[in-house]
Amino acid sequence: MKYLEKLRNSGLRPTKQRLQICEVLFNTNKTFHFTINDLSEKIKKQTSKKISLATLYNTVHAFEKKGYLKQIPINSGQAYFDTNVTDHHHFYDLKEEKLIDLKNSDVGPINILKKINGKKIKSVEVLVKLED
Amino acid sequence: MKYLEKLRNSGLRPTKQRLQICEVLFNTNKTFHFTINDLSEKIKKQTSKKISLATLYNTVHAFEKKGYLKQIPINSGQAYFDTNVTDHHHFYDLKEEKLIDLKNSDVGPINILKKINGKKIKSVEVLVKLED
DNA sequence: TTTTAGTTTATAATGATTCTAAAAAGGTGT
DNA sequence: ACACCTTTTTAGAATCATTATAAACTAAAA
Repeated sequence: MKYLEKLRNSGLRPTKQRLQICEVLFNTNKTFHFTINDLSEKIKKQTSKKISLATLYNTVHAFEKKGYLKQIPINSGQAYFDTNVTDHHHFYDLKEEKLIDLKNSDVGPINILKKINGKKIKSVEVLVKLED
Repeated sequence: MKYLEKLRNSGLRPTKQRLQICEVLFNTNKTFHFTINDLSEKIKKQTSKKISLATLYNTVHAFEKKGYLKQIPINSGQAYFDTNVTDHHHFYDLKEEKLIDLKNSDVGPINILKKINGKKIKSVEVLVKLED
């Protein structure tokens, strides 16, 4: 069990459900974007068991807090998550309603010149909206 | 009525409600960020009349489509709008849950090197998350 | 003023997310 | 294996933002 230790080390009990979710999210060489509903469907297909929505919400938020997932800032009715937690950006295709990764090197260095007193920068995210 | 013509020229009938909303949104030299609920409260205070939520949603979306408002890409349970429709960016203070404008010149030029076939760039928006 | 199409409204419906409280399961010590 | 305690899961209810509905209203045109 390759995720068992990862979970334990994070202080998260390696439950059946969490291990299954890890398989679906991380046992692939491609990263991807998903909503909670997408994840629910994916799990229904890939494994034959069902995991309750409440658990999916709990787990995704727990993984996000641990840095295993990132939420993507976008205006959509639902929350989008990314299994790619490296520093990068996104295209958003308005017509297809689809997100596309943008490597940091495809954007170039971004230098924030303004400083806010007593606050430090946690992240800098670029969203590039696309139209036809 | 300074907004009457603006609305007419946009193909929007200058109704009592829309004119009131214009007053609250645009009759100030400061731009600001708001949610539909914020706007509802502001209207209740500034004018003594109430406008139904449905109308606020309709009107804000109509104004957005006409380019009089912009929606800000952020992960929050509710939609945030900006009366500043010029090209600019945002800080998001995670603790205070508050948005702060970032002038384009405070970020410097952003050059998107990757191109997507058949799509053109509609907007480039930067969100800088702040923590203590 | 009559007509027409666009607008407002209360309310219902929807959809995503969070809450709740009870049952189940993981981990530890015996 | 067993008992104990704590965390986790779960179905279902509750909440919150947003959209849909359909009837009443109103601006503008004929």
